[in-house]
Amino acid sequence: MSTPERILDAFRRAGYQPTPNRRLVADLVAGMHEPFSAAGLLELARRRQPGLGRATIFRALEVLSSLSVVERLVLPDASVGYVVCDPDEHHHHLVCSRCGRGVDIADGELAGLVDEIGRRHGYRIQSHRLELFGVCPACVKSEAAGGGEA
Amino acid sequence: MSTPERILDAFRRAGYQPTPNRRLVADLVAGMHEPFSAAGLLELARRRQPGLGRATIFRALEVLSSLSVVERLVLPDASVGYVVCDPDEHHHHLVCSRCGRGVDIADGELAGLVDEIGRRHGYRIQSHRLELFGVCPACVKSEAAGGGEA
DNA sequence: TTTACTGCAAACATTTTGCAGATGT
DNA sequence: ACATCTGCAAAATGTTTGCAGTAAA
Repeated sequence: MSTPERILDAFRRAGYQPTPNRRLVADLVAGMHEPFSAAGLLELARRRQPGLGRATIFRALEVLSSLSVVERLVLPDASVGYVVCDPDEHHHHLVCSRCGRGVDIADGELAGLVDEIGRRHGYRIQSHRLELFGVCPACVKSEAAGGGEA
Repeated sequence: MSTPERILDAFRRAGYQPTPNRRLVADLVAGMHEPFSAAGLLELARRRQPGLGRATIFRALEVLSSLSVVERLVLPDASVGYVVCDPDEHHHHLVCSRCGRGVDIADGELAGLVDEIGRRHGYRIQSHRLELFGVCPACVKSEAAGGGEA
């Protein structure tokens, strides 16, 4: 999983120093279990480090994103959300549209399907992206019960 | 496919009037065979209708998008592109990363895969999105040849 | 001392909104 | 007359950049 140390290591391996700010970002990001926005992360960070700059967050997110530690995804309501993910293997995201929690989905059989689509159309496929949205088990249950949100 | 009339009809069916501007937009959009930006569409439209406003384009695109006549997709370089598509059936897009041309991909077997993922995780899946990027046959060929772009 | 990091404010690109006037019914 | 549509300019949003100061190597 994505412990803060792992994320900090990502910074290090990419040649960035493990500064207090990055430590803080790593810490917060590691604790995110649902998609978060740059603005939200900034607010959280400022609770612990009041003067922290907006740019610092964006720069950190940019680095983490290029390292696949986080992924930037466009939610169904067209807002953007960053999600933490495992940089080591190609995967996709399934996000709960009620509570926002998400799970990683292994690429699995999709790879074969993608290959075939490429073959069928003569395209040399370079990348693909699959995003799934739905209601998670917990929310399904609470809906069944009688339903207010999280 | 998406003839101008069909698009104009989409406007009509949604309760919007088939004004000259919308006619023009419908016309241009119908002729798009690769992803286009709002700005690009505006420029094209202004070639025929010099004073046409930016907002008109955005408003038209918003309507067409809500009607699934166009789809707004995020390209690998993080820019946004609108693509024309068939509003009648759920499908996905395969876009050439060299020339920009795209083809619609029927959902086909993906539906089954998505179902299974949902079942496996207990999610009630509501929607999914698959985007594919690669090099189209023509570009593959021209690369093989010796290669400058389109 | 040299390089990396940071906050700040300004710059940016993109999209949205409010409004007064034009247009169509 | 009435509602809809339009262009315009301003505002809002989300993100990036330049810069001068600070901290670290």
